[in-house]
Amino acid sequence: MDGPGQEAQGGESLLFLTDEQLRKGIEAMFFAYRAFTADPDRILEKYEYGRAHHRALHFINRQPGLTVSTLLAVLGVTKQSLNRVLRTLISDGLVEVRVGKRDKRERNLYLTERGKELERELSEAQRARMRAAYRAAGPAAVAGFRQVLEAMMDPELRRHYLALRDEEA
Amino acid sequence: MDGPGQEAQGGESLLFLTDEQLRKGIEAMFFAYRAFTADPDRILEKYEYGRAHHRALHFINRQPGLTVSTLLAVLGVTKQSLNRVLRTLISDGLVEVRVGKRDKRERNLYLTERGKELERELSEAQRARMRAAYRAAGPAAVAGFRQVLEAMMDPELRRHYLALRDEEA
DNA sequence: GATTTTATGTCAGCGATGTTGACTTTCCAA
DNA sequence: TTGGAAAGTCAACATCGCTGACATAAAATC
Repeated sequence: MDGPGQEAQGGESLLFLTDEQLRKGIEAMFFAYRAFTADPDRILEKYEYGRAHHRALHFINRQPGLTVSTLLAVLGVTKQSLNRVLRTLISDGLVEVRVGKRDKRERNLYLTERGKELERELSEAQRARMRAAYRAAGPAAVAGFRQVLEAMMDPELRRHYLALRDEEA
Repeated sequence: MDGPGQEAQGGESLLFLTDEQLRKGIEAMFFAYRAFTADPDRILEKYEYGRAHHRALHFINRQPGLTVSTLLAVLGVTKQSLNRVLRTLISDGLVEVRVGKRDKRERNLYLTERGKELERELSEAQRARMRAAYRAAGPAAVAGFRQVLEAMMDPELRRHYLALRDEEA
């Protein structure tokens, strides 16, 4: 049922590091990521937004009050690129900007009610797919899934990922 | 070592389907995918190619002789979009086109030696990261990783994914 | 044999999202 | 008070998706 795997450490089963296995993993990432973004993309079209808007909404929702520069670091895009997106979200009333308390140069970002609504709609679609996949694969598989993805991240990105993780605890 | 998981079916451990868990999965996909494409992207820059070229090279390499329409289906883009990419790859001598044997309307695509070289360079970078992640996570995690990704795919994309899988066996 | 369908290629134009570079304003901190 | 950090903006550009329209060749069907 499980194929090879249990005897991991043994040294014998390094079969999972085959070029073929690695290529399968690469393709799995490609196809899965396409599916992963497909549902929100369909919703975004209705509102004339794009994937970049979704990402901004997601992280502002996750970390209300985060600064522009933090968001820049998390998203890994340039200030100019983010600003285009942020400007439309703000003027459409989905994102609210407040001047920083300690440091008045900083801008803290928050979702408005409307922003939260859209975020919920988008992420619910994405979560539905995730939930189905998780349920189909089971908890052990899910743990492995997360382990591999984490190991794949650049250390700096992993820091951001883990930061989000900890805040909720 | 394994956290919760073994008692999967029991009903108790549905904790892995929490909204929080799902959001973590979503973020893991986002950050990991960024890392996943970063290495090839750096290489592609040198040659003035983009991610789209990489994808075409990858699948032509995987299935030498595949037709344009198959490649279209696999990549999930429009003819016009693919053609732009394919045209440069052909005129740069990385891809070779042969008229179909049975059906002369079809064009079968192959990598030239130079095409294979670039494909190798790109995929080696990607495989190196994958290998490191696989090694760090271990075979059981890798199996779970693949299971979840497969479950996440759209059925039609999964067909393409599985087709590639079988050909090598 | 004439017609329709399929596979491919191409032109033109558009939109989203990334980039670099240059410059401004505001404000903290040394 | 001066230097640098945080943010915003303008301009220009590249990649890579898209739609729509049209052309050609070959297969398939009537």
